Amino acid sequence: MSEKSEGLERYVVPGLERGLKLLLEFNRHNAALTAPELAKRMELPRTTVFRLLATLEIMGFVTRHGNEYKLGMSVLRLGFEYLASLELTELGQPVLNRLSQEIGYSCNLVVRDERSIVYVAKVTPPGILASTVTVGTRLPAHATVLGRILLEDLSLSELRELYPENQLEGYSSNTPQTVESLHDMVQQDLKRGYALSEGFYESSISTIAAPVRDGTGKIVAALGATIPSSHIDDEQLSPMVSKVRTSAEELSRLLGYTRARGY
Amino acid sequence: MSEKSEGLERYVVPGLERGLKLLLEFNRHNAALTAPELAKRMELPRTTVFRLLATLEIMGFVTRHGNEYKLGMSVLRLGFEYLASLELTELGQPVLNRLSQEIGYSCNLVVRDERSIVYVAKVTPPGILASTVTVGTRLPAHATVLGRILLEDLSLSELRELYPENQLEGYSSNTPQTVESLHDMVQQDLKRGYALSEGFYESSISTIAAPVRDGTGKIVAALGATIPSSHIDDEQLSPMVSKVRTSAEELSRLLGYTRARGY
DNA sequence: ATAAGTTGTTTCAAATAAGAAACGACGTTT
DNA sequence: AAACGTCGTTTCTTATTTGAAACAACTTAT
Repeated sequence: MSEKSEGLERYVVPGLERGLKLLLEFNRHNAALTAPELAKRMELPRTTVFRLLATLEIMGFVTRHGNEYKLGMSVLRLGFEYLASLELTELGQPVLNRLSQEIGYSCNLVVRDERSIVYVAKVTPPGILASTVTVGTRLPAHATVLGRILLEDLSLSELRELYPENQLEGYSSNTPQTVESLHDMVQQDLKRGYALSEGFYESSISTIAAPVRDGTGKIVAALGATIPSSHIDDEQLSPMVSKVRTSAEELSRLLGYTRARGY
Repeated sequence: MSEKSEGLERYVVPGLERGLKLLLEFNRHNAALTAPELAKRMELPRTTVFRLLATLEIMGFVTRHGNEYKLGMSVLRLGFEYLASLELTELGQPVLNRLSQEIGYSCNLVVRDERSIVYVAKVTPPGILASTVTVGTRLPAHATVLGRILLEDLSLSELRELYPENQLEGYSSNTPQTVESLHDMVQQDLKRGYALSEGFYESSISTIAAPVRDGTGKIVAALGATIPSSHIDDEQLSPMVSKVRTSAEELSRLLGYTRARGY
């Protein structure tokens, strides 16, 4: 992904790159920003920011309230057309629905974007208190069970490339401290065929997750069930794990994956 | 909105404008596009499209598969940060949850973007078969009950500006044919304080909708309940209408609206 | 098989956008 | 009240980006 882009940098359109970076400055905690604030953050001349904002305002990607700017409605167009065009979400939704109904817990489908996992589909059965996670939510891949599933395809050196730092950011006592221990965990999950955690990212939530593969055999998503308790009874666990795995395999088949028979 | 932008056009950054328009070329039915295809659609030199795509690819807004381009995961960042930063969705979610639980049907919150309504929040109670509408879905404002609510603030001349054509696009036999008849319907809804339809956009679905106002008194959203049948019993209707209206008023109050007392 | 048409990429001169400087308005500080 | 700083906007020249032209690889048509 980074090698492919090499050489292309000679062709970047600065106006576009800056405009998009400007849009990305907005987030939950910076819902409204002023022009000078943006100029400082981006280390760009005021004039340039002024012009970028003018362009974005005309196109509806930002709206102006006094001298504050907020994200505009047009940004929604992009994200949702993306999701709608993902066959993964289309095919995954019914699978999630059925799984959720069978086990009675929330089920999610997540993909990986660099070091983050991104929720692309989610089903919450009635009665279950909806978690704060919604479609589009991002969480750190190395600190979540779903993320570990999505890292199974990476070799240790690829993993090192993705996490060049020595010490991984910790989120709980279970978070792996180093790339090596992360790799070990991931490889164990891979052998087992699923991942299980009791209070890995959030201590009061347990997750069962399994990989979803496409026609090329590559892991393209992780399918997971979220159980709102810190421990799962052994009696319940085993059938739930097999249901999650079956659902993930079913979705993989829908995506053209024909499971390896060579063992 | 269009007057405010006047004069700003002198400051547009072409690279940014074109890049964003390129991203908007992608949609449900054009999930994958090639460079020459994009050049033809946008009437731009091949070279320029090549450079825009290079920029977008490096930034993760498009991904390349062979010589086809698809939307990349980065576009999700924008849309969801937008939703997350909207106080409307934050405040609206619990209101929708309660309303949905009370009446037992799906409830939605929609905003208007020019001639479209956009779903920004949605709650489906368990057991109800989830409709195809999801957050981010767009429907034509003039042909939906929720849309009519969102047009209540517009005068006839503003409505004409938004719909310059003589004949409005029809979606069912109930769709207003002209701007005048649309205005009439909208004004009636306004007087009534809510809008009701049985099979307006989709014939097997009925909708009850009411306006949500912010601190300035402007209509910023429409709150609606979706009933999956073509007709609603009169006995059920009246309490349901008042519950929807109450919820919309509650959300309006949360947004700082103090209802007019002057009559 | 050959020619004509596509397409991805590169180069380079000419048109254009970017940023420094400046203006006017506003707010703050001394 | 005066001086200073900040901000939104405008102007203008320089530096940059753009798009025509060209190249190479490839596909399609004859």
